[in-house]
Amino acid sequence: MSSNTKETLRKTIPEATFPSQLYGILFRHYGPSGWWPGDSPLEVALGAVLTQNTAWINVEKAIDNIKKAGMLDVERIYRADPSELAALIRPSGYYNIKSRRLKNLVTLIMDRYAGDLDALLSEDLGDLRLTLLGINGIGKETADSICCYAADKLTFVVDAYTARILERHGLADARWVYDDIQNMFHEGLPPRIEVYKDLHAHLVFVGKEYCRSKRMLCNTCPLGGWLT
DNA sequence: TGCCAGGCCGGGT
DNA sequence: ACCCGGCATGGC
Repeated sequence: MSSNTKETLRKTIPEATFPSQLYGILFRHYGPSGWWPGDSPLEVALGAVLTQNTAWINVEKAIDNIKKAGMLDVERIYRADPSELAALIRPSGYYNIKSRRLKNLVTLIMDRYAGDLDALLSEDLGDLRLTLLGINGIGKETADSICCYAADKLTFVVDAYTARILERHGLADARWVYDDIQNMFHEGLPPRIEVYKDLHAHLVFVGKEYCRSKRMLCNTCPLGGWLT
């Protein structure tokens, strides 16, 4: 990617509007995403932690184990022995540290919301996000995933794929950090939860298929046209 | 076989 | 303010 191409893009695609153009292209290509995969807010929240740097296929196995053990419940996870929980989530990797992280989350729900996840999720976005970020093991992406997909709050989830795709297509600088990218989407997207949910999901689809770290197949990528 | 996955933390410069 | 090592299984 030459700097010349970047300059051309910056002139032709105003930064305040290209997130919505991006959304238009991807929605026409993929349609409604149906994300987040999961049947309940609790499942979404647990999945958000379990999928940290981990393929979703492995997270499914872990969640399945939790369900089969009858442990898909805030208080049961809270009461569970850490090593017992770790054994259930073993397929999702980092199982010891993730066992602690899940327990940190449910402990907050038990201690401050009497075990009522919905009470936590019905807080205002700002409060909810800060509360989640205060939990050891929950960073910005995990917190935003829970806010957006479990609580239906208007906050855009930025992940490694998002940053990589934007950079590869000359739409963001490699030096941009999480907040820079998130601000760009918050300023450029229509404030509708379905838009936020679908666009993040679609960027993950694109990332998985066309933008893995070592190679990029832009000839068939739905965003290919943006490069030429 | 080796690389990668929908990060995050803690310690060090 | 960055940079890095550690955490770990399963798929391609």
